[in-house]
Amino acid sequence: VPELPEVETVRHDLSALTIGARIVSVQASHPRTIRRVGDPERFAAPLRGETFTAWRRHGKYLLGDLDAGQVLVVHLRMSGQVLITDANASHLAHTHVVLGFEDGREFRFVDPRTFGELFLSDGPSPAELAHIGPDAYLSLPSATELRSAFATRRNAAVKTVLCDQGVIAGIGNIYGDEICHVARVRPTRAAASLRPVEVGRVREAITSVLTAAVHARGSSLADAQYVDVHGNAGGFQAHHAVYARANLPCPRCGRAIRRAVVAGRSVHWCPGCQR
DNA sequence: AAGCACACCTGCTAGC
DNA sequence: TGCTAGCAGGTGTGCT
Repeated sequence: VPELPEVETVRHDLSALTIGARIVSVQASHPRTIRRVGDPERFAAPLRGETFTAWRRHGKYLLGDLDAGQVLVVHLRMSGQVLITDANASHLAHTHVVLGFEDGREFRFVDPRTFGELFLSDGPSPAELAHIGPDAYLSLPSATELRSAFATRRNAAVKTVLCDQGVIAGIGNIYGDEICHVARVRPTRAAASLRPVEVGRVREAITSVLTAAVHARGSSLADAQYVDVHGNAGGFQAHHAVYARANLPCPRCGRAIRRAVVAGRSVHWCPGCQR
């Protein structure tokens, strides 16, 4: 589910709600969710008694700074949700990690497909994230850097490069399609075929689409798998021009949106106004 | 050696 | 109504 705007919304709310909150209990009930750590006690012990001092984000990773210097790393993958609730609130199915705070509230990690994960890292820059590129929202590469990143990918599609977390971190299948639509570039085109002016449009579209989506608190699709820490849906799905809109009219030119599969993922574009 | 298919899971929906 | 095939926002691995 979640891409950069959804993870940023969760980060923002966790900052408002859990900075200064002291963890008094830790429950990790699904081995897959803490698979990098293995043993539940090895995950739980360093967290007990710690207090969150900040929440950061790198691409789709959430980073919770703890007062002893360790970092709780959270990735929601396809179906993960973070909820902040009272301890007596009823548990959703697939609640795999619960951190209980001193004040009676809980941080709950819910994840039906169990692709998501949590682990602890010693320093502020976890080694597990070393291969991730600069964040698309906080430190977008310059036009020159983007031009060379596109030019060196001989065969990959524009969409594939946009979604490559090693090039830019945070863009996924929804926003890759939406960015290409705003930039008037066909997502299926070879990345190396883009002219400099087109790379410039893509770069501007990355910023404008992500900014608008963050302001709308992310996208929630029909299955409502993405919700914020209160369980509320985002609003950016109402502004989608192409994603999951196959055969519907393009809001810019009216032509029917097309859908195809590239590298195993669905791609959507307008054949009328995207070249 | 970039780029692809595939694996990892559960749940929902569209279509028969 | 009830079954099932197909599909889903991500990413690490391993093959070509």
